[in-house]
Amino acid sequence: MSDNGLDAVKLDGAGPVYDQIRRAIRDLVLNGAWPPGTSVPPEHALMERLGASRMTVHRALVQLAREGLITRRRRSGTVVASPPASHAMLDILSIPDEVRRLGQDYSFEILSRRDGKPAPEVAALFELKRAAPVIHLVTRHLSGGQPHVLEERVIHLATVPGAADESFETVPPGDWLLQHSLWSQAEHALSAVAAGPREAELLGIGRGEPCLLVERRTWNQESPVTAVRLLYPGGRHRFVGRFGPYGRV
Amino acid sequence: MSDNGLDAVKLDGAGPVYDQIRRAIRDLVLNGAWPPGTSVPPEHALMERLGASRMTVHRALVQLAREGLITRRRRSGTVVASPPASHAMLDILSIPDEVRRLGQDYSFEILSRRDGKPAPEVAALFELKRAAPVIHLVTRHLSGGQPHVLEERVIHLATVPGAADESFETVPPGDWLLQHSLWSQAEHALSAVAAGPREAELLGIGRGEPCLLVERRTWNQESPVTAVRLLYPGGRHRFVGRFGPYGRV
DNA sequence: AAGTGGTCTAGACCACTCC
DNA sequence: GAGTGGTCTAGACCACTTA
Repeated sequence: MSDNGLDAVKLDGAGPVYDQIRRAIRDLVLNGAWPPGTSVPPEHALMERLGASRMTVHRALVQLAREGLITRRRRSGTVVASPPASHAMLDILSIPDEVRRLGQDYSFEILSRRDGKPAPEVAALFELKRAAPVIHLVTRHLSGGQPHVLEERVIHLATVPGAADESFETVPPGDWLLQHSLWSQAEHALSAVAAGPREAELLGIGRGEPCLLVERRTWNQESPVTAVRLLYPGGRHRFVGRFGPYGRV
Repeated sequence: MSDNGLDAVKLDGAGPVYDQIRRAIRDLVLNGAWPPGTSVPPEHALMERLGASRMTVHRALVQLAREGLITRRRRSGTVVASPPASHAMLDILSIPDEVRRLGQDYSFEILSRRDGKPAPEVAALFELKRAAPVIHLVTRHLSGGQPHVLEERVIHLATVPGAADESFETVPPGDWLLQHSLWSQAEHALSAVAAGPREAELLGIGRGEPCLLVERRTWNQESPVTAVRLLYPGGRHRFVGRFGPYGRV
């Protein structure tokens, strides 16, 4: 067989060999050519194809394993890992998971949806270039029947065209995106804001009460994927993280 | 010379050799035996003392460098690194640095100080066992003459006895602690709260306005060092972080 | 039993940088 | 020039796991 995946590994000659190997495989994983579950060729096969010693190949694979992109087991070999659903303080990307982790029943409802060029106020809120078509969604998530968080989101149709055909009636948009799109970078911002009249009503709190606002934008290789504003009623929510002086523990 | 530090490196025979070396040196750094700036013996010296090959020693040192505990340079060698003052979203531990990074003048004032067993309401706020003696401090930090953040802190005198003799008039307590104590673990919690009457007055905002509350507790090997509550006037502050699906980028 | 990764060695050459 | 770390090789043995 010539299309077992080995041929896809190509070095670029830039920098140390182990790093060329690491980047070559990393790129195959991140751009979707090797989806989760794909077998990575064994070390000896990479050795032969790339003309490197086993230690050099090994070093690249160990580093990728430490970064979480692949998992390795003796005898059964190396496979591309599934991206972790959550990995740090603010990184619970699935609100259903977040709610169920608290031991509550989860439900959600789409409050509004509008496809196409965003209205000026939406474009301003998410710092969009006005021309790009998006889906603009407002969703309310419930925990044990009570309002949990209010979500306002834009999905960039140029990056995720398949979203146009999805109703988001059974799977909330954040979870649908996790399953149907790739992302390579995210940015979070956290702030405290007062609930506006409509927000207060939807969250079942008083006007002006403090809320935690989580803003998240994600990209896949320079292309914007989605941007979301999550408004949590204050007091009821805390974001917690632990680490040491040199990094996470 | 026999006390050049080499003798302090002791393996425990548990697990791979490279990991024994890594842990041995890590422990010397974390427990203060090798403070920042200390020279780490060169690879060939560790090879000879430990009876390991250079690759094995190298592997341990590379990993420590990646973890940020040491810095390595050709010719000049390996030295113990200074703990980074900031390394992620919520980890700006020095408020003067935080303010100066925004291009503003910094100043601060101690609003109150009480040494000894904490009052019941303070013990409750910080979840303290009532018996342990602490310093209880309230501080206001100013940015360009305007209130920036309100700080309420307890310092555990059993862990940091030297704090009793410090007036905190020239160096704010957080910065003094960074210089005069060690910590190995921290916990952060973030929430949105409404400003109380006294807090609003001290921050120069209206009562009930949303504020971002950052609560941080730090320990050094199981011993509590300090606990602090930082109240930032909402809207004016955002905490931002960037990362990829597999971790920080 | 055999295939896979995990570790380790002994040696080599190179790159950087301080003296 | 010399000391340091950075990379790489060729080979070895071991540990684990599946067939």
